Amino acid sequence: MQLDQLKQVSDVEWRIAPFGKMRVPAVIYADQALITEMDDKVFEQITNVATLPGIVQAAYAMPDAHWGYGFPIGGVAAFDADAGGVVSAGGVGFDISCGVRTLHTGLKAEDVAPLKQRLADRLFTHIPAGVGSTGKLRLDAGGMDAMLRGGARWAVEHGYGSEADLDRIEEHGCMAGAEPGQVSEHAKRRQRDEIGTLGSGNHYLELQEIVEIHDTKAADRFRLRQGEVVVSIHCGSRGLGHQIGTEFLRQMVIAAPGYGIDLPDRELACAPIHSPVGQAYLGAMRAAVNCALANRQVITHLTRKVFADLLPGTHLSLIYDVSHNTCKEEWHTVDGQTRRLYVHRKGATRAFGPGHPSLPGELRDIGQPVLIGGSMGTASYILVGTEEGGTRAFSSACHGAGRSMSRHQATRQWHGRALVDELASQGILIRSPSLRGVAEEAPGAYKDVSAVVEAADRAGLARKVAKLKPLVCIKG
DNA sequence: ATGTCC
Repeated sequence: MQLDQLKQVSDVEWRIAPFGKMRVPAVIYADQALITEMDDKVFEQITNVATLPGIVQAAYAMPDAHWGYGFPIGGVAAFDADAGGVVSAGGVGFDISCGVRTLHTGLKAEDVAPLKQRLADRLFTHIPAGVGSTGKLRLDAGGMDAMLRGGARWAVEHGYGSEADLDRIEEHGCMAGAEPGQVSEHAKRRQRDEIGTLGSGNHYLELQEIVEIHDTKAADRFRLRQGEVVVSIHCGSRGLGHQIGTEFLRQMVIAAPGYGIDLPDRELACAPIHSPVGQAYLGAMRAAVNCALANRQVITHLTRKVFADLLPGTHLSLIYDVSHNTCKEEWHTVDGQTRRLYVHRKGATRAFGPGHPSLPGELRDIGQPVLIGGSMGTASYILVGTEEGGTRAFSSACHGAGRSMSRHQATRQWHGRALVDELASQGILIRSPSLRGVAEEAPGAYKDVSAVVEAADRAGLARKVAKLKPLVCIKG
C-alpha cells in the first residue's frame, strides 16, 4: 500500500480523511511493515465502506486485513438504523458466524505426546472435514428450525455438551432474533446433514500447547498454564450460511437503487436496516449465527468423545467461543452519546473490555477472551479485550493471520505432501482430506500472525495473554 | 468460505 495517501497517527494507526463520497474517515491499524505489505485493495474497499449511508465514526481495518468481497476481510463498520444505516451481506461475509472456540484440557503436553498420533487419527476419523462433508445428524424441517432458533442451546438440549458451555459463548450460545422463516428451503436443504462438520479452507481443529504467557493475571483467569494443551475449533455455518449470503447479496443488489443507495462497488450491496430486505437478512443471518454455534457445539461433543476414549477422565471445558463474521446490535458510546448500532465485523473479533454486561459473570471483571487463530503450523494467540478498545473500532480486534497470497498462487508455490512432511518433522501432525487444500493453506501464504497480534496489542484493541503452538491439526 | 460453475 502507498503510505503517502495515509496520515500516520501512531506507530500502529493510519488515518484516511474523508474524500469523494466518504461520510466518515477510514482507519487502518497496522505497523509499518504490515501496512506496506497490505493489499491496495484494502485502501479501496475500506474507503468505499466509509461512503455507505448511516455509517458511524469511521470505517476500520484490522492488522490482518486483506481483499474480500466488497468489505475487506478484517473490516469493521457500525451503522445507526435511525440515521439511514444499512446492513450488508458482503459486510458480514459468506461464512456467517465463522469463528473459533478454545477448550481447556488440563493435560500437560508431555503427557499428550505419546498419544499424538492416535489422537490425530481418531479426531480425523470422528470429525468430518472437507468440502461437502456430512455428519451423523439428520435434521427434518422441525429440527432444522429448532436448531436455527436455538444455536448451541439447541445442541446442549440434544445432549451435545452442558449448560456450563453456554455461559462461555457469545450471546450465551443463542442469538436472539433468528427467523428460520427467512431462510430459504434451498439453504436448509444444504444444511440437513452438515451439522457437526468442519468444512474446508482455513477451518481446522487443533491441539495446541501453551508456549508463552504474556499476562499472568488474565491467563490465570482463563486457566491457561504454560506447557498445557488446549483444543481449538475453527469453523462456521457451512452450506447454510453460504447460501444465505449468496441469496441476500443478489436481493440487495436489486433492492439498493430503490432505496436511493448509490454504491461505489456492487459488491457492497446493502439495504437499510429499517427495510423489509434489511430485516429479512438480519433474521436469516441470525439463524445462520445459531447454525454456526450449534455446529461448533456438536464438534466439541465429538472431540470430548475422542478424548474420553483415549484419555479417560479428561474434562474439556470451554474457555470461550467467538464469531468472526457477524452483524450485531450493540450499544456504543460515540462522542459522549450512547447509541444502538449495528456493528459489522467481517474477519474481525468482538473484544469487549472489563465490565461489559454481555460477558459471563466469571470473566466480567477481566474482559473477553479474544481467540486469534493463526495459519496452519504457525502459532495462535489468546488475547483479552481492553477498556480503551471501546473507543477504537467498537471493541473489535483482528481474527487471525490474514492471507497475504491468493489460494491459487499458493498452490503454484507449495505442494501439500511436502508441507505435511515438513510440518511432521517439526512435530506438527496434519490430517486432511485434501492435499490441495493443505497447499492453499501454506503458512507462507499468510501474514506473520505474531506481527498482527503485536500490532493489535500496541493499538490497544486487545492485550496479549498467551501464545499457542500447534501439535496436531485436523484441516478441512 | 462454498455440493470450489445452475
